[in-house]
Amino acid sequence: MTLLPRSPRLTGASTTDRGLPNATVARLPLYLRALTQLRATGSATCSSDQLAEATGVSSANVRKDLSHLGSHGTRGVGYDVAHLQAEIAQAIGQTQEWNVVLVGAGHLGKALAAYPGFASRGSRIVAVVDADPKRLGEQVVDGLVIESADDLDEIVRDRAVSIAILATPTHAAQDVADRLVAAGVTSILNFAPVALRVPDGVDVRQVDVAAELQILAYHEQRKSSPREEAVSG
Amino acid sequence: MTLLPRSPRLTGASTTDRGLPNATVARLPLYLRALTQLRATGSATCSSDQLAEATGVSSANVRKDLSHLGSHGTRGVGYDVAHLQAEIAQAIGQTQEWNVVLVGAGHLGKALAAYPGFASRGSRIVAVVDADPKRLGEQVVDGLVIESADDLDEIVRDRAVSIAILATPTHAAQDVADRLVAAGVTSILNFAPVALRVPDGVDVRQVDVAAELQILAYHEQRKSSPREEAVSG
DNA sequence: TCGATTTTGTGAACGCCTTCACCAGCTCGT
DNA sequence: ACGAGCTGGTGAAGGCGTTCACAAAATCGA
Ligand SMILES: NC(=O)c1ccc[n+]([C@@H]2O[C@H](COP(=O)([O-])OP(=O)(O)OC[C@H]3O[C@@H](n4cnc5c(N)ncnc54)[C@H](O)[C@@H]3O)[C@@H](O)[C@H]2O)c1
Ligand SMILES: NC(=O)c1ccc[n+]([C@@H]2O[C@H](COP(=O)([O-])OP(=O)(O)OC[C@H]3O[C@@H](n4cnc5c(N)ncnc54)[C@H](O)[C@@H]3O)[C@@H](O)[C@H]2O)c1
Repeated sequence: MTLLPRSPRLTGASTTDRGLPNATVARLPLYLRALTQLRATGSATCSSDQLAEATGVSSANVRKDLSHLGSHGTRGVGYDVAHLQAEIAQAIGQTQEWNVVLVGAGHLGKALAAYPGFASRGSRIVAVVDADPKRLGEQVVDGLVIESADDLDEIVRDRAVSIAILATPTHAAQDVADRLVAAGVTSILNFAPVALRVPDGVDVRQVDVAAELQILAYHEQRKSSPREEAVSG
Repeated sequence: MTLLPRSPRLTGASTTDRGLPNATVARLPLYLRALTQLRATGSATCSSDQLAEATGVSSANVRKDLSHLGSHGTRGVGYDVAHLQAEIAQAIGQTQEWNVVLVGAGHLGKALAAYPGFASRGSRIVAVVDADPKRLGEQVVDGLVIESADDLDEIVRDRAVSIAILATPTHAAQDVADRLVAAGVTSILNFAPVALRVPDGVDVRQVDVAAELQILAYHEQRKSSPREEAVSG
């Protein structure tokens, strides 16, 4: 499989085969977001410093990232906001909309289905499926009604879905992933805290909220005990 | 500030000052999860290969990570599951429970409040606050009632909160972060798609779900066009 | 026209992290 | 008691990614 390194996690393989460096790809959405905001404020151009400010990335890093797309800035001036926005959009495939199927309409799934932030950033949830027969037909949001998990195959095929969001309970996640892959899905955003096994060519990105808190907790612990040296005996 | 590199994002500073390498810290929660499962199955010991299998990390990487905690394995046998679990728990501060305040009880906030995965992994949401006066007093889950955002100061102080989950609309995020920091919070898990500005010593981890999908979309695009070489002219 | 100023693009250096390769130490069968 | 077979620990090497530093290029005012 091709578990994309969302953290310093797994698969060192960067700079995938003639493509952009992975680290750069992960930041392009941030630049795009910043550019959209800048454009709304009426700015025609922006400097790497401004982008750095808006994204939290260092300005040197911004320039390096953008240079991978080709040289689109003007020395002494900066980048043309609209042009750069279009450039990045094309690079990360935001010129088309990506159809997404959401599996699992529980607490988290319903929140995700209601999230307008996907549509404004290139993804569209075209189906919500759940295994619970009692929930079939329930409307989760305008235009989206819960469908049967048995119809996954058909949904994926007929609606040109290539990306899935997995929000089922942990114990069902691997089975759902297998079925998604069988149906033709080649990218999965997984919220269930398990390492999915998927074949080569299928990308998985993992969001583990509890783990994020644990990482913060580690640093909190270190803040509390500034000097551990004289401990124990 | 100290934006922790959740991705290859920001601040190269790894191996923080005598501590564990950042990349290792990010994986310890995975090992802990795997060990808990292994223990439930009755396994007394496990090999680095088993942990690799369960977490998706390479076995060499597992051994390197665990070696940073000291040598706790036995050659020819593996690691003692219970012992290693305790060891990791101590390393990442899971011997105590961390009190967390959740800010913003909207779609996402309610899902997070209902999530049992925090409690089982060392964090406890001790308060849910929202700015909407109409929602005050509403019970989001057993034992948690929505409180006023005006009481943040008091809540953070009285309940020994050091970690916050930020789930407000984007436009309110920076203001909320400022108030959290002023109240004494030193770690923030931010779901709003903005780069927060916080002072030094405050850690921020960012979860940007839409960006995750955009990253997947980038790779999808590349899958569709295997050879871009003969394009355009 | 020229010089001061701004800001990009980029080679080089540096550091972190992963992987490799292999030795050391443990168990178990004989 | 010993050799075969596992399995962890760990130095070395290599790969990515970030930061540094500066030349190149554009604008602007005088
Ligand atoms: N709730 C959160 O805030 C949160 C946070 C982080 C991670 N997660 C993870 O996200 C996942 C979902 O969490 P949740 O709180 O929404 O759980 P939930 O129990 O509220 O919802 C799960 C939904 O999945 C459906 N489901 C079960 N098996 C299915 C199958 N085989 N196919 C399709 N649908 C199926 C159930 O009917 C249910 O509606 C879990 O793995 C959880 O660990 C949740
Ligand atoms: N819904 C999702 O699945 C999802 C996914 C990814 C990211 N996000 C992000 O998470 C955040 C919350 O999303 P949501 O869908 O829950 O939004 P929402 O509008 O449903 O909920 C936001 C809540 O925050 C409260 N709020 C507003 N200002 C506040 C303040 N100053 N202090 C305290 N509370 C305040 C509101 O009253 C509301 O209850 C947003 O930034 C969104 O971009 C949401």
